[in-house]
Amino acid sequence: MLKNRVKELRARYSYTQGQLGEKAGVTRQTIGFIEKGEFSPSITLSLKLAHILECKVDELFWLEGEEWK
Amino acid sequence: MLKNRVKELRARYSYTQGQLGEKAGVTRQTIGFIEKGEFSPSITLSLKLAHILECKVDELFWLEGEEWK
DNA sequence: ACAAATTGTAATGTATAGTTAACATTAAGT
DNA sequence: ACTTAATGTTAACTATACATTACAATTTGT
Repeated sequence: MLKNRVKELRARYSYTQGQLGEKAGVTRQTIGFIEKGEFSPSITLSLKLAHILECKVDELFWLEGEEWK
Repeated sequence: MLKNRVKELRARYSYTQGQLGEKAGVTRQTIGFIEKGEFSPSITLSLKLAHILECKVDELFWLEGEEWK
């Protein structure tokens, strides 16, 4: 189960979904889907988001639960 | 430009592509493609690989060049 | 209360991640 | 030299990330 802190960190910078998407090169809907956990972005997009939000990928995304181990 | 250290870390554990793929729940070809940089895996798969190879995602994958910033 | 900005959500389309199978090539062991 | 395990590579297929458009719902400012 993939979890993330995108919405929380985005709020810290007062970025709208549209602004964050623009910086990362994706649409606002893509940011919305990620925040809702509706899909698992590529590592490339994840690295860009972590860079923009000034954190490590591991702090932005993590797996929860035991099934995946 | 996405770069990675999968092949190097896989060698450290003496895993074959097949063994690493099995642990991560993907095929050996998928591991082969990732090592060659032929595609950008999902964050979910990246997190699994980092867990198996006992490192941070940021140490396993990174972006090189200036274009993406 | 009103208007504007932001976000939620759904449909449809495209690009690409990832699978499977098959065969060629290389490396390692005997 | 021979055999086997591991890897490289290609093609065809499926699943899903992400784009685009449109409109509804919610939030925010005045």
